[in-house]
Amino acid sequence: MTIDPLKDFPGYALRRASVATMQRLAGGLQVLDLRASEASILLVIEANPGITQSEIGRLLDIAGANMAPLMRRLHDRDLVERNAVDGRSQALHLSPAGRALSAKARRIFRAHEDELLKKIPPADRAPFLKNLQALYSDPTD
Amino acid sequence: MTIDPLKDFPGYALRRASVATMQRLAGGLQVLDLRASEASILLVIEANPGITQSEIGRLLDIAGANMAPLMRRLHDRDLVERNAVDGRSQALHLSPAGRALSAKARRIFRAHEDELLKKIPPADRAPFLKNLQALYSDPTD
DNA sequence: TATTGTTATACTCTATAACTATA
DNA sequence: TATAGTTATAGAGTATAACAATA
Repeated sequence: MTIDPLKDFPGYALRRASVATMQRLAGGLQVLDLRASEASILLVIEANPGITQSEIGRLLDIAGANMAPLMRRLHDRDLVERNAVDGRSQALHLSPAGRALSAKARRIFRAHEDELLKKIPPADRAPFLKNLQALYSDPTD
Repeated sequence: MTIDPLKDFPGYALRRASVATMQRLAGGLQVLDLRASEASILLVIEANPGITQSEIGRLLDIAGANMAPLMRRLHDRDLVERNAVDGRSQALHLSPAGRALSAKARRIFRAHEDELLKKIPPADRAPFLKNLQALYSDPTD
């Protein structure tokens, strides 16, 4: 039998779980022609009308250089409207089409999270989430 | 204040935690000029002398097409020896240099996992690992 | 000086298709 | 027919450097 020397490493399990989970989410979002990052941005704009691109980047930990092509794609599809607030920042809002698509994306997110939670015993769910959050929000990570 | 509509999604927390953790591991392995995938392969070969490339791929969930360049790099650096067992499979073993590097990589893995575990309350650690494993080994994921 | 937004570029991981050779 | 290994290629996320315009 093959020995897996990584099996009991939580970091390894974390990565495997993340990849498997993201693949499932990407598959669900495919019918909307949205990537997970794009769908996330739509939800963030909907929850924060008038937010700027750089604020989204800080919230989702996406570098400015990588936000630009993502936002351009959403703008080119007329999902997001940009209104200049000063010479360099733009207030972002969802267009009607963006709101419709965001609602569909949110349903896919919800179904996806429900699927995921089915595999975690109810008593473990709250600490599981809290521990994951600690792993990425702790600055000493 | 900015609202984060994704904050309580475990799938989102899983991804953020995985990315943050992998970046830290990659930084640690940099001094060995190893990527996380390459270091993992070294540990697997060490634990399973004579294993084949396709068996490693199945264990780590790396597609054959992606194993080829990884193995070539390890072989080019004289870390891994390949001995034909039949016309298409090769038994893999670590070279002395490969064993030395693998030992160093394992110490970096260990230190990295210890850092990670520091952020998880001791009582949560076993279920945390088990739940992560369930997320990627469950075929219905 | 610092920030916003952009372009260009490169690396890594993942994925598919197509192929050779062997079992 | 199925498997092992390879090549080529493409999509996606992440990273740095450099830049223009603005605060």
